[in-house]
Amino acid sequence: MVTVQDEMRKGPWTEQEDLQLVCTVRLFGDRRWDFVAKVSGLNRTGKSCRLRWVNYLHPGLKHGRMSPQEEHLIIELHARWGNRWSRIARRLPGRTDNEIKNYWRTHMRKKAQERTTDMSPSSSSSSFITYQSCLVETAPIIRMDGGRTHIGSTCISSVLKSNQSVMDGYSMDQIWKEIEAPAILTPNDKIYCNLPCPLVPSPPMGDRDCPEVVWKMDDDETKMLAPQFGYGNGGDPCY
DNA sequence: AAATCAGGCAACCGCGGCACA
DNA sequence: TTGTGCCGCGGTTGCCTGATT
Repeated sequence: MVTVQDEMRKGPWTEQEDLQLVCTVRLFGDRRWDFVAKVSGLNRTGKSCRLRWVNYLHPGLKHGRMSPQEEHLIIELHARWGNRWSRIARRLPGRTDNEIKNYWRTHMRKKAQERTTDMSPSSSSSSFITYQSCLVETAPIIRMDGGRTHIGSTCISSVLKSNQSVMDGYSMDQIWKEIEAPAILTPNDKIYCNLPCPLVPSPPMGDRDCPEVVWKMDDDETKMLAPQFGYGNGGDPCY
């Protein structure tokens, strides 16, 4: 007998899987990952789905090189909090803990080593900034601009029904468009789903039914704002 | 042009904490 | 109050790609 565990896929995600996950998250929200994993038809664990969403598919993520400001902030916050990557990430909208962690390990440690070997110990931390100033700074690509492309409910339902052929031929660009579609960027950096969801009977999710993103910008890192917006009314528009 | 090496990044794993029955 | 399941975090691994020899 083959258990569910045995069938679970691992490794790199395909574009088709990404699209399935995006559609499912937009239907059911980004909280109950076990449920999302099951409903999506992906042979992935909830954990894996969450990781993919949080680190790659999330609409508010920036993709690109760290800006000097971000680097400076990372240095500062790491000095203050150490390896509390998720905490640091909350201060850098659009950056994930994983991204910051990787960045620190590759760039900063290397530079720190270089500094200890070929620079005088009297150098202040500002030398970190001088190093990065020679990097080519590209404008951060924020994949969330309030664009209003469409994703029809037919798309979602067919995706969930057939799980595959619909997505054949989808490019990453199209997937990004799908992600961006329902996002409305408010002046407060809060992103609301404007899909009339749920389109299918709601699971017992408790807290909410719709995906939403709120990048935390204030000083209190201990609270996410999301649960404060009254989701989970069952069929209400998500705003 | 081919082989090797190093860096960067995506993904997995294990653990702790929290929520709920 | 306790047990169970899920989520989130930090650490680690492995693959891919570009640089170097």
